[in-house]
Amino acid sequence: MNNAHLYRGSLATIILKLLNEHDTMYGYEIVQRVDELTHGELRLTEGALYPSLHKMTAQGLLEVKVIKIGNRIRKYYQLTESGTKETVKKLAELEQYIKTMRALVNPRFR
Amino acid sequence: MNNAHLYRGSLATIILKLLNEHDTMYGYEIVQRVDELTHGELRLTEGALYPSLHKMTAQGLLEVKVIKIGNRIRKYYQLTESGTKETVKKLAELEQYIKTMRALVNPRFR
DNA sequence: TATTATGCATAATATTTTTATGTATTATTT
DNA sequence: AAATAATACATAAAAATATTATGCATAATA
Repeated sequence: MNNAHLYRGSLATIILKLLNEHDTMYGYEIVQRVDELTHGELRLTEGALYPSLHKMTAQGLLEVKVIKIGNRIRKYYQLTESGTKETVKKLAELEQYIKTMRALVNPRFR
Repeated sequence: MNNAHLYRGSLATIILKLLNEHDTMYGYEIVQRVDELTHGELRLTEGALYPSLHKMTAQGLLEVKVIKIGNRIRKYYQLTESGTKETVKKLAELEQYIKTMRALVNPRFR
């Protein structure tokens, strides 16, 4: 993973979209899912994930439900209404970014 | 420009590719060119551009030629051999990034 | 029983970028 | 002629984000 730098700024988009698809997910699950979906291309680190989840929760984009599995806890995250809107917005922004980068980088797209 | 966060990490790729196309360019010209090509979508700030140019020069990716236009100077940047290789690499990384993001974000691409 | 996997979390550091300035020359508008 | 805008470089403070390195604890597996 030498192109990690490009993923800077994409983390929230990824998390929101996954939650949008899966209804509820917990942190560890998100890490695993990203690893699967990208075939190891993108290694989502906990040091990035958890602060991001906390931030989006504080912003009202996510809701948390704490569940006990035996003696171990899981924190299930779910999109709020506002979070769903933000997801749509972020996906549109990603599309725009890709278009713009193509225009910059690929003369065919000009 | 509300999706600025996505461009984090893309700056070097953009600069290298533009230099790859135009042979030589100076800083101010790069700002203008990006503005034109993206129809104002991406506003490249000098505070980001100049340090990045200096860094890549220090890394041996770019060469500078200082030219006087009247009493005003221009610093023309040009890819070195190593810079050309790096450009190819960075463009491949961008393509990979886009593929990966599509896989994450667009179930159609799985 | 030792190791790996699960599951949370934070703190120090590094990197990159934005925002805010700063200096100076040349061109254009009032 | 004077004021403003455009050209052209640059850096410094602050903000944002992510990596790396830990830490704690439980459950499963070798």
